[in-house]
Parts: sequence; structure tokens; C-alpha cells
Amino acid sequence: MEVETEPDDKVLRGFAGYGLKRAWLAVHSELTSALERFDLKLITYSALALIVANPGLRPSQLAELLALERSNLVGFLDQLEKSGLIRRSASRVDRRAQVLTATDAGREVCRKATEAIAKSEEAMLGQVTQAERLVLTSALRKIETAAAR
Amino acid sequence: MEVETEPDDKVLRGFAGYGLKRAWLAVHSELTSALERFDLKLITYSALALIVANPGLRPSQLAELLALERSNLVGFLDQLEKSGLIRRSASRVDRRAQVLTATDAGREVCRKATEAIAKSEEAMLGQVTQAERLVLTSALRKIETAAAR
DNA sequence: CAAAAATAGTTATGTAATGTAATTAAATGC
DNA sequence: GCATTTAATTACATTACATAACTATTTTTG
Repeated sequence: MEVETEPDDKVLRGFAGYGLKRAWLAVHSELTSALERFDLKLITYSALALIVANPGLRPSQLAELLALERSNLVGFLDQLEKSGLIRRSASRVDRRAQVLTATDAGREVCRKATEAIAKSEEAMLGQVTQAERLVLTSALRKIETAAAR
Repeated sequence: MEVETEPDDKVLRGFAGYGLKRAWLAVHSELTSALERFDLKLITYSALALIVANPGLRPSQLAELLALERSNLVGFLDQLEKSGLIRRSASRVDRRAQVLTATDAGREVCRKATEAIAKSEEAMLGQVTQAERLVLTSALRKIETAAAR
């Protein structure tokens, strides 16, 4: 028993999870490259974008939005703060809490990085029609909801 | 400046990559649970399924199919072999190469695990119509191809 | 055909994302 | 007031994944 015909992964292609993983892996790698020149990772970009869009956000809210543990967020906020893109200040209504705001530099970097991401996405979605994109987005959302049950 | 209205991730939802990551994370967690009772991880299940479907596969071919480095495959094959689900034998046409085959137990576990996965997938895709699933699959494929360029 | 290059499997090592548990300080709920 | 909860943090473990290097072969090529 040796190599027969060309081996293939047809058996797995029937599963949405398999296609999902492979697509995500490729997209992750592509977007990571796109963000390299801004010294951002996908996760730090996401955090920055949410802080820019929601000024005054608290770390726990951000963790909730990004579906990650608060403890994992700490390091990423450290990076963004060290880079001068965001500020952590003390909340005046809850002395346990912090308040996150983007700096001018942060907003500027966010704008440019968003542009770069949009460009990359356009390249990756080039063969996907507008109608298909809508189906894709809504299907992903449904799957996320159902899987998280 | 404090918490205004409800914070949201609308700015990121516009990106396919964001939805992709969130869906994949949720699906990964769900499928991992589904495979727990078989003592399989997603990656070892995938490898097993491909070996069952392609008897005589070589590790390098498997790595190629699964889009992972050969070096990373070694440990996973160790696990499958130690569990008695696959066998590594010497190739008779290339003394550097190995030949992978599933054992009877391996095929049986694969069958049951595939059933479990299919059930989980059905639950996660419940709200997604058949037509939408086709669009989803083909869109993911296109994205994967374009992103990997 | 002999030397050089490529390939198969492996080992070692590093990085990054993610999860869990425990800590400290402050707020909230009987 | 005291027990519980919450916010941010630290420390630690796990896992996926990449890279480089090594040994044994096979293939190429000059």
C-alpha cells in the first residue's frame, strides 16, 4: 500500500469548521502583514479601533466586546499605551475602573491602519460578490451565536 | 469623559476578518468539546480523517494537505499512533519516507467522531439555509485562496 | 559516476494567543 | 458592617504554529 491517486481533503471540506479554520488562518497571516508597518497586531488594532470608536471605554467592557479574558487584555493595553496610542486614566465614578481614550497619534494610526486593512480585505474578497459578502457576514454571525450558545 | 451609550464593535463588524475570527473561535471551542470524549483534538481528528480517506498517505503529504509544517505534524502523529489509531510503517519505495494507515480502531473512532462533528455542525449551522451554506463554503474557499496568494 | 542539492522525518527552540488561579483594591448588597 | 462581587492585574500553564538545524536518504547535475 503506497501513494495511490492524488490525496485530497474532500472528506473535511464538507465541514464548515474546516473551511473556516483555513480561511481564518490565511486571513490572519495576511492582515498581520498589513499591520506590521504600524507596529500593530490584529488584537491591538482591534482594541485601538474600539477605543477610538468608543471613547471612555473601560478595559472590562473592551474585553467583553472582544470576547477575551480581562487578564489577556492587560498586556495589549500596555503595548498600546507604551506606543503612545492610548491613555489609561482613572475613572471618576468608579475608583477601581480605568477609562481608555485614544491619543491624537492613536487616532491617526488607527485611521491609516484601517485603510490598510480595508485594502487587504478588498484584495481577499475580490472574487466574492457583494451579495455573497452579505450572506457570508450574516452566516458567520449566526454561526458565532449558535456555537457560543 | 466616561461610558456614554452602550459601547459596540460596529466599526469592526464591517470587516470579514473580524467575523471570521469570532466565528472560528466559537466553532473551535464547540468542536473541541465534541471531540473530547474521543480523546481527539481538532488537528488530530483532521489528520486521522485524512489518513482514513487516503490510506498510504505520507506525513509530508498530510502536512501539505493540512497546511501545516511537517515538524508540527510529528507530535500529532505520535499521539494518534500511541492511541493505536494509526500505524507508521516504512515505505518500500522510498526509505526516507513513512506510510500512514489507520488501524481498525482508528477507522471506528473516526467514524464515531465524524458523526459527533456532523451533529455539532448541524447545531451551529441550524439557522443557515442550504443555499447560504453553499455561498459560505465557496466564499471561504475563495478568501483562503486569495489570502494565501 | 561522484559531488551537490533536495527531500523526509525529526528534534530543539521560540513566539504568540488563550485559559486559569490568585491578588489587591474598591464597590455593592443584604 | 460584613460578605460578596467586580476591576485590573500578576503569574503560570497550555496549545498552535514557525524556524532552524540534523540525519538519512534520494535526486540532480556537471
